[in-house]
Amino acid sequence: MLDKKYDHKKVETDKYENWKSKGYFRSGDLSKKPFCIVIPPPNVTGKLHLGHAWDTTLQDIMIRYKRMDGYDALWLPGMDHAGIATQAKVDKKLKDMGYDPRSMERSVWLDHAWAWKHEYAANIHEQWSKLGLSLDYDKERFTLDEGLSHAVRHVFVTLYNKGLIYRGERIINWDPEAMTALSNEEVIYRDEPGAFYHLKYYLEDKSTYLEVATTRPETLFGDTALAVNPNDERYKDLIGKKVILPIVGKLIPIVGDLHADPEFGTGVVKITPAHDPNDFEVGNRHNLERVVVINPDATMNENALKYASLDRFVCRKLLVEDLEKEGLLIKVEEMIHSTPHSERTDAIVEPYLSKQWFVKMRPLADRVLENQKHKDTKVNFVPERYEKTMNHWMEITYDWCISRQLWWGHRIPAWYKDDQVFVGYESPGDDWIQDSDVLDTWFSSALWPFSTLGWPEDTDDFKRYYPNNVLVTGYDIIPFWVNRMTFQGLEFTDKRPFQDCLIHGLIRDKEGRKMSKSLGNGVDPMDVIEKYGADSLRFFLTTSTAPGMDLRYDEEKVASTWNFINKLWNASRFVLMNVEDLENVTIDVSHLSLFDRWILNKYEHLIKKVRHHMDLYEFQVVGTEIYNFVWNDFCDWYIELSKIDMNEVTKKVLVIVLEGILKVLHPFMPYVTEEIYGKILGHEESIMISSYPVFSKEYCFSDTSSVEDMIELITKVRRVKLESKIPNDFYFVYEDDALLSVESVLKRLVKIEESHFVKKGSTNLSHLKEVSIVYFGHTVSLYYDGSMNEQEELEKKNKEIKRLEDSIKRRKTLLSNAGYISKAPASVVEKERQDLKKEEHELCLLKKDM
RNA sequence: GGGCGAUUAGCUCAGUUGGUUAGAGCACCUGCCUUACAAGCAGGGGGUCGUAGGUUCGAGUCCUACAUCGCCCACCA
Repeated sequence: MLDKKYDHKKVETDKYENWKSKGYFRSGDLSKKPFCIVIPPPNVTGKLHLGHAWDTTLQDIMIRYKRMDGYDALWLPGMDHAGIATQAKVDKKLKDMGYDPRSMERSVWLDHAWAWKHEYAANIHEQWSKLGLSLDYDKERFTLDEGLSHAVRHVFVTLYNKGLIYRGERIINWDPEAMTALSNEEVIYRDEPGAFYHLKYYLEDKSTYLEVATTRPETLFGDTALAVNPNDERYKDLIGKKVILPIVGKLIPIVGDLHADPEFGTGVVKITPAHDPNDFEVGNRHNLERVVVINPDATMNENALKYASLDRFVCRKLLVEDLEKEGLLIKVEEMIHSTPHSERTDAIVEPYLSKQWFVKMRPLADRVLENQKHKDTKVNFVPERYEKTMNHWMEITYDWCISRQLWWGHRIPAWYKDDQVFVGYESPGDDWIQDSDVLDTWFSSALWPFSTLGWPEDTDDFKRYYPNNVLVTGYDIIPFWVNRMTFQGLEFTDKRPFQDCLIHGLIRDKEGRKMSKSLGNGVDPMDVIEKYGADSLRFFLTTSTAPGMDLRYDEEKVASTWNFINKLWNASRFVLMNVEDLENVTIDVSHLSLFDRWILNKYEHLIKKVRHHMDLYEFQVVGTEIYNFVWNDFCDWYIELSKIDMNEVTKKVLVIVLEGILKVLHPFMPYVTEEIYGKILGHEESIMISSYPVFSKEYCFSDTSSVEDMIELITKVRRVKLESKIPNDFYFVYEDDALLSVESVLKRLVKIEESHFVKKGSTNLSHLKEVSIVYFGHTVSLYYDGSMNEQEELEKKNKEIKRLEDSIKRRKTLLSNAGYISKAPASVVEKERQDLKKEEHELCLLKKDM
């Protein structure tokens, strides 16, 4: 027997360990059809947040659904080493301990990093288990595993040999705090106050000067030219002449280049090829020298003369002061400008000339664009609009800087000796020196859907579970991850990495703000689980929003979900305490009562709808459907009806429907459904390995509409009772004998006293007040002893008459519309005719009564 | 500058290929401790679906323009 109240803590204790030890999470039954999802590997940097809980619960729902539905479901767990992020955390920890991480031996540092990894991986495992995720731990992977590292080397070497990976000196995004190169995706632009500094660059003969506006005066030490537009009448005669670089005093040429926009600023641009990507291109066109003036740690180097070793912003301040003293500063124009920040460290990113490894993106991206044109082999985004996000990225993408000046990651498989470069799996010899850099974290994550399955070996798992069926992630991860998995998958396996890509939004706080550490508005899923249970959290997260939309975390909704579970709990309690004597649940359809048929019919249609929307990833709809069925149909009506005649057939129906409810809810709320299911007769095994309900025509009945009519009548009577303040000892007077068949139901559900259910005319009630209720073809009346506000009753009646008349008029107009009759579906028109008929009848009875 | 999304009840959100009286949760009002559940039961009020046009027999849903908010991308000397 169940306790009186649902206790999520009690229910959620021990179940996970039991499932795990019984091996229910394991995949590999070759007799079944495979279904595979790989988890987006969380970073081993910290705790999982609500976004992870959302993302993983969505996956668990699909996996549990498919597993119950007869699939060999593999949900592959794993974690990401998360290069920069983890290295930053480990460094901070070491610094707090008093070490200088960069002066440590690399191998010693790595020992610390691995210790960190083990600690945080344990945390994540703990959180996964609290969430109830049915992950196949036998197949767990880590991005730095030997197998995955092999895949990474294989991809690097292959792309290198194809000419799709190259090493070159380019302007890259440099994070001066993490002291590493970044890709474009890892740079976040933010509008911040800045200034336009207008400087004088005097011509060689000092006859006049050119006004140059710059936001970054400190880079002038790296200027190797000024550029003007060759079509700009103001300056075109100056092309070829020289100007004196302020402060430095050296002569630099004026070049004509279309990069200079006559409409923008003064039309004159200083060219700093080593510190600006556009200037780099200009420099290439005009064979300009590249002068680096900033050190990797964002201090100025010796080219900045007396400003050498000053921080770049300190240098800027002093330099501007000096320029002003020398009369070279025209004005400082304050402005808001978009500043590049490192995604991880938030440091202001420095465009920096440096030698790095790159993936040549054009051919790889083109292949994706081509493949997305083919319906049967493309990645299907849900919602569809996110395909545009990927395709647009593929169209504009440029070469991917993949080398990182870090220690935590996959070492680049390139070795150098003098001027020679060797790229391969192993060192070519002792006198070769391996590149000290590692690869961008996303280089290994890009291989995740197949490297985790044993690729590049042609393993059984790879053959069986690839491409994955679906990948679930947030829209913010598309550029970093989804896009790269897609092009690497196509390039290396000739297939899409996954058939469907289900995209969800971001979790926000109740006010709609992004959850962040700085705002302190983050919510720890473990706290929510403590307070409401994982089942409540899971149901809330996955049924509160439509696919692709953001989700506001609202504790009240989690609480409301808890109430729903408590309702389910109590309904189950009711069923269980009534069916203890039941021996089996086999039923003879011919013995079913009208109400049994009604609920079974509703139940079957629920199953049909639920499966349909599960398959479309519309969990919000599934949640609403189940919620309404459980609370309204099953609890409010069927259970109440069952109390009137609790016979053996009804008991069986209660069990059948409850069991079905538990099964369709199980993917959403695994714990409580397991708890209740285990108490139902004959269930010794877990609900996890039971079979998902299948729509069956056997329990579909077309003759149950009279139950809906009865419900309508009962509701009307209840309303009138309340509105007219009718006392409990009223008489219920009927005209039509058909109501005798539901006498006991009416007596109980509208609380009619035993002898007060009477046929019209059989009892003299003329001393009492009367209120009549019209429904379908009949009139029923309530007689009662009490004061009645005649005026009020009349108004009510007139209001009802008015409502009916308006509605009838509307329907008549509609039905006399030829266009409507000929074009609307027949069933819609028929429904309209029926409703009209019903209303006309009711109106007639109402008027007759007056 | 380009693209995307949102705008529906007091709040947070649903609304399937257009079907004609727009739903839920929470909040609110009224009456109930009815033997599964008072974190409950029974009933109720509340929305001209951002604005203006258009297509259609019919528009919350499709088209055009605009407004407000938000996101992504690009540019930013």
